[in-house]
Amino acid sequence: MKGTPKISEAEWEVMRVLWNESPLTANKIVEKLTASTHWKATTIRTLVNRLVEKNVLGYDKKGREYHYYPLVEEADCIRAESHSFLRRVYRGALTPILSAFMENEELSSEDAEELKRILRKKGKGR
Amino acid sequence: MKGTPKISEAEWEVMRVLWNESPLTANKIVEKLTASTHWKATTIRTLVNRLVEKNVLGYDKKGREYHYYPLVEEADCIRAESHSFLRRVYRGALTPILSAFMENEELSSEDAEELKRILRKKGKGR
DNA sequence: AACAAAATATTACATATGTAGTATTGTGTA
DNA sequence: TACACAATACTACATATGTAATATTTTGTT
Repeated sequence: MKGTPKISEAEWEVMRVLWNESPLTANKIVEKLTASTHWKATTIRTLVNRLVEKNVLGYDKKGREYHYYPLVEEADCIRAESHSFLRRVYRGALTPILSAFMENEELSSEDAEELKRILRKKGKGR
Repeated sequence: MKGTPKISEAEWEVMRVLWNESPLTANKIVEKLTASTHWKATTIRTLVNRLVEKNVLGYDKKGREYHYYPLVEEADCIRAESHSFLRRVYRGALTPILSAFMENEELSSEDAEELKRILRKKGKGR
């Protein structure tokens, strides 16, 4: 429930794999990330260790191996990041962010549905 | 036209005042920022200098003073930040970002209008 | 011309981050 | 039991960032 610590760009990459599947041994994490990035194994271990220091990852020691798992909810981190991002870049003004996103990203049918759902929920739908 | 350089959190604060009004003398910038932050004048000067090094701010020398002005468009920086943010946190999935924002932030009438406009423009409105 | 005041320039320093290399320890096997 | 291998732990180092102090250069004023 405490505010989530700052997770750096590279660390997000690590968290993403753990949120996707956990617990994972260090080796598994390394395996997955060497496939999707250009990082060396030691680099990935460093990132994992830093995340443990930040209390964002926990682990169980099973014999010689450590099994890592997230201590924070992905949704909480996303919320925190979004909030800080909004404050930093948009100062809370939603309109420009929507414009910026829409211009560059695809708007899937699901996204469109979500937008409409939001409008309805907020009572501003029509 | 080249990609905008990374602008740090504190630096965004500085850019915001310049985008809002420019050119401004260093003193004016300091004045505005000491009012809205807790930074010392020298701190602000450092940030301004770093932004100049990054080619994000330019200046005209008028006598003893420098008059600073942005070399990059606010909209471009917002777009770049948004994109990197999306990649990092959302991996391009729009739905969760919308949910996260909507749950925490206020949805003004203008924002609602913008949403509807987007939906129409994308041909998914109704 | 000399100095004080105002500007700018240089230097400082701790923490964060990206990116790794090296050292040490635990353990299954010969 | 000793060793090789695998796993973890410790060390390294450059750049970025937050936050500022101190030094130097201009220039208006006396």
